[in-house]
Amino acid sequence: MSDAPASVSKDFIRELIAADVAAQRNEGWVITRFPPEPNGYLHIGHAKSICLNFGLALENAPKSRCHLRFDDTNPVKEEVEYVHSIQEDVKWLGFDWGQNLFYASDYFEKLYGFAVQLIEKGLAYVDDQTLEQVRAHRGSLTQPGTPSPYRDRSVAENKDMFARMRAGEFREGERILRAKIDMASPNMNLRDPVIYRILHAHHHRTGDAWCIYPMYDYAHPLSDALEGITHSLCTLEFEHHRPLYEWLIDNVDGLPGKPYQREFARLNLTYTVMSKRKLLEMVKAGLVNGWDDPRMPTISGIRRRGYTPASVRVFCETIGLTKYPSLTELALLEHCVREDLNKHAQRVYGVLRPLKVVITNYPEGQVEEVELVNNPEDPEAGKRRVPLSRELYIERDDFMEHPVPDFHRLVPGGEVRLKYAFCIICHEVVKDAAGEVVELRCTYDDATRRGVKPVGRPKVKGTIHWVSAAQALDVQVRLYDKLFTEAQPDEAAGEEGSFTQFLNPASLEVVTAKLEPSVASASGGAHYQFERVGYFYTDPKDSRPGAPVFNRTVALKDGFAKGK
RNA sequence: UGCCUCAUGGUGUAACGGUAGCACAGCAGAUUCUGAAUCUGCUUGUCUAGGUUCAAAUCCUAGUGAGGCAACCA
Repeated sequence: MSDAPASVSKDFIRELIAADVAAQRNEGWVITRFPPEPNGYLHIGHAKSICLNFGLALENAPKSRCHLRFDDTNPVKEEVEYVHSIQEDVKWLGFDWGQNLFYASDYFEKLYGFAVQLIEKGLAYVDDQTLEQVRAHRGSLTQPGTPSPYRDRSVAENKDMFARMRAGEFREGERILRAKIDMASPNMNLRDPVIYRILHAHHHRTGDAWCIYPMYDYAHPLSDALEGITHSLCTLEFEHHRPLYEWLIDNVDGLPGKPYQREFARLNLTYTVMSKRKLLEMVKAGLVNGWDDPRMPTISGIRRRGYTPASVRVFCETIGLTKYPSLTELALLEHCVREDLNKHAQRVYGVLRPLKVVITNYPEGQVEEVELVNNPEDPEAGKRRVPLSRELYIERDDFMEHPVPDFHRLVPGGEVRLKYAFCIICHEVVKDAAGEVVELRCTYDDATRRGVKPVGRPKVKGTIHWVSAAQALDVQVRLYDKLFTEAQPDEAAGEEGSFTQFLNPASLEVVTAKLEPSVASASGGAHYQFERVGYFYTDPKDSRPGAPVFNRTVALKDGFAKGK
């Protein structure tokens, strides 16, 4: 089984797990979990966690599994819409939780029992203080807290009070259950943390069965233990919750498992904001067209943009896993899609900003078919036929009346190759009254067909794509670009500003492009490369039979544009 | 003015006391019926100061810088 070269370097979590497996901790089982709260849509940062947790299960098979658990302990923020979208997104990424779908709310009764146990052990008490009083007693970062006057209530009174909390005798905020740990701890999380609060709210799964709900810090470690989780992986901001996690695992009796928590740095991406709160803000303000707007860093957004699951998985592997709060360049994500799509995307000719070309020596009314390669990276992809006639469209960018140095596409008097057709020479530039170039009159050279370079003539430097005017399809194409103009919108905004002031006004441009007729049959959800232009994805929502709508996933790298 | 964690090219990471490597980005060149892809080469790095050691990115001490922490959120 293990004859593979084990020399590949592991991140600190994988090393830890490998050591646990080697030491036969938990009989060598590795059981992880991805535990989102269903209070919003998943984003690319969650993908990192999903790939880690589910990846770990895959890597450590067969004694392994990864649970999908909804951390639904705060009914006022959670909605079923989100539990559906989260499942869809995890599946899309290519992961399978099998039978292991859980909800923290499944454990409410057990969690309540554990709380009673803590009360009986003298490790939890009901506090009657107001929120403000609790806050005041907690101390500060530099000053220790002071005990609540209710801290030394008798076990009997605590049990009675807690039962009455559950029975709904109190209003929200009137009572809380606290773990009795250490009001003087330098770790604020240990200053008698709240473990239950009263919420007269309807829960999306338990309905009105409960009016007290466990806090994350309480429910999470115990849920992990109940599910037999061995390794509970979360992001760095939970680092100082770890002592509380361990306190609960150590002080609650009857837990079937003994998980431990480790933390890693969350993903940060340039030109992106990653918090659910800010994404929600943009959705609500109508700054984007919903959670699945292709400019959003949500899984549903990047899916609609045309990113592939494989490219996201490769990205998540590539960024690594450390405790350093890094900032990854968006360019790396883009590289990952290009790499995937280059190998798999069907090539097609599409002109985003059309300029008419008339080939004056090509017979009027004649239409021929030219054979084009579907994907030079994949011979199996075969060929297709595309019409060619006297009137064509080429990209406006592929012509310059007054060329800059090193421009080797079409210029007045110059020659360029129409890919897979023949070479043309531009003889006349037709302009409208405003001086705008509206048409090029060219001649073609029959001796240059099939890529032939006639002997004794210099090689034509430029090769451009084209579409036959009469057969071209007018298609809506959405040109997406980065959502923000600043690499770090939050940093740039500072304390007083808002990240929204750095929204890129050019993040979406809609054009009517001229496409080769073969794409008429394209359905939603297909990947294409428009040759020399970029990768495009037929929008799954807005495409109609015979009328696809294309989203630009990412542009092709452009060495010429860069040099300018 | 506390506690915790972290610090390797522009960016992300590897090196587990013994040649600082890889990827992205950038820059050249080769190649190309996509200025893409591919191939080749190049530029750029161990936060600072001490110490331990034959040998330190790695261990120790101090400093500096960064991130996190005072919801009845997760």
